[in-house]
Amino acid sequence: MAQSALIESKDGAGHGPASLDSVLGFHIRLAHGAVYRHFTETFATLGLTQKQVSTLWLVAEMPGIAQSELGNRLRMDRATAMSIVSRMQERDYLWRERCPSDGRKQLLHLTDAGKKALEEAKACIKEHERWLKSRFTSDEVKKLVEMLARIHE
Amino acid sequence: MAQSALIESKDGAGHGPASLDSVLGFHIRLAHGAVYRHFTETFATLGLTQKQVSTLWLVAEMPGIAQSELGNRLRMDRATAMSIVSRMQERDYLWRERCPSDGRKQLLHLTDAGKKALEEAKACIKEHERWLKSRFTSDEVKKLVEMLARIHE
DNA sequence: CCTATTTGTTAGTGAAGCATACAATCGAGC
DNA sequence: GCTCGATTGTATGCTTCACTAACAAATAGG
Repeated sequence: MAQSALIESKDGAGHGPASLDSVLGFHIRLAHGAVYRHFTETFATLGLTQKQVSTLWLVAEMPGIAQSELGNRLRMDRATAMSIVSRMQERDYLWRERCPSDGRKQLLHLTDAGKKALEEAKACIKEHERWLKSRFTSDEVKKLVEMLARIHE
Repeated sequence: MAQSALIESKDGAGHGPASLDSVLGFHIRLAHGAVYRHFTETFATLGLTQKQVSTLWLVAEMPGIAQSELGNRLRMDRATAMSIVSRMQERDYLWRERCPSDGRKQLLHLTDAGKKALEEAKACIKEHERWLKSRFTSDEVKKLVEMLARIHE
C-alpha cells in the first residue's frame, strides 16, 4: 500500500511521537478496522457481528453464564450486553433463565437455532482466521496473540 | 498467502477453532476495545476521538491533502471522511480549499486553532502510548507494529 | 461531444459504547 | 425482622462511526 510521505520528522523536538506511523495505537486501530471489515464481509450472509458471534460462542462454552459475567468477559458494560443479548433473544438464538439461587441474575442458554447458527458461524470464522493468519508464521501468530492479550487482560 | 499457520489446534473434525481464546480476531477486537477506552479517557478533556486526532495529525503532516486521500490513508469511505472533516471544520480546526487544478477535490488545511489542538493532542498521545507500550520491550513494540501493519496494509 | 469515473455531498440505517435512572434482589450488620 | 449498600438487569437517550444509496459537479478518454 501507499508508502507514506510522512517520513521526515522532527525527531529532536521531544514532543511525542514524530509521525502517525510510529503510533502503536494507530496501527491497532487500523488493523482492527481491516479485520472488522473482512469479518463483516464474511458474515454478510449470516447477518452476525463480531460481538454477536462472541456472545453465542461464549454462551455455548459456558451454558448458564450470567449476563453480567458475559459482559465482563467480552468487556461490555451492562447496557451493551443487554442490547446484544436481547437481539440474540429476538432471533431465538438464546433464552434467558431467571437464576433460582440469585433472583437478580439472568442465566443464558443457546436454543437449537442458536447452536446451529454458531456452527455455521464457526465455519465462517475458520475462513476468516485463515485469511487473517495467512500473513504470519505459526510462531508469529502465537506471539501476536500473547502480546494482544497483554493489552486487554 | 504465505506458508502459514493453519495449525488449527486439536479439532480433527475440521470445525474451526476449538475455543474463543484461540481466535486471533477475537484478541484484536478486545485489544482495540481496551486501547479505545483508555484513549477516550485520556482525551475526555480535549473532546477528541481517535479518528479526529488522526485526521488532524495527517492534515498537519500533509497540508493540502485531498479529502479522498485522507479517507484512503485512514481507511474511511468518503461519507465517513466527510462527516469527520465537517465536524473538525465546525470546530474551526481545519478549512477546505477548492483545488484549483481539479475542481472536484477539496484540499484540507489546519487552522491555528487546529494546530494548537493537535499539539495538545500529541501530548496526550504521548501519555497514552506510554501506558500502552509499558507492556512491551522496545523490540516487541517494533515487532507488534510490523505485524499489525501486515494486517491493514 | 458523449460517456464513464472520480470526488464531494446529503440522507438514512444500523451497531456499539456510554451515561443515567429505576426496580428488583441479595448480603451484611444491627 | 429491618435497613442500608451493592449487584444485576432493564429502559431510554445520546454520540461516534461505518455503510449504502442517490445526486451533482468536475474530469478524463474515446
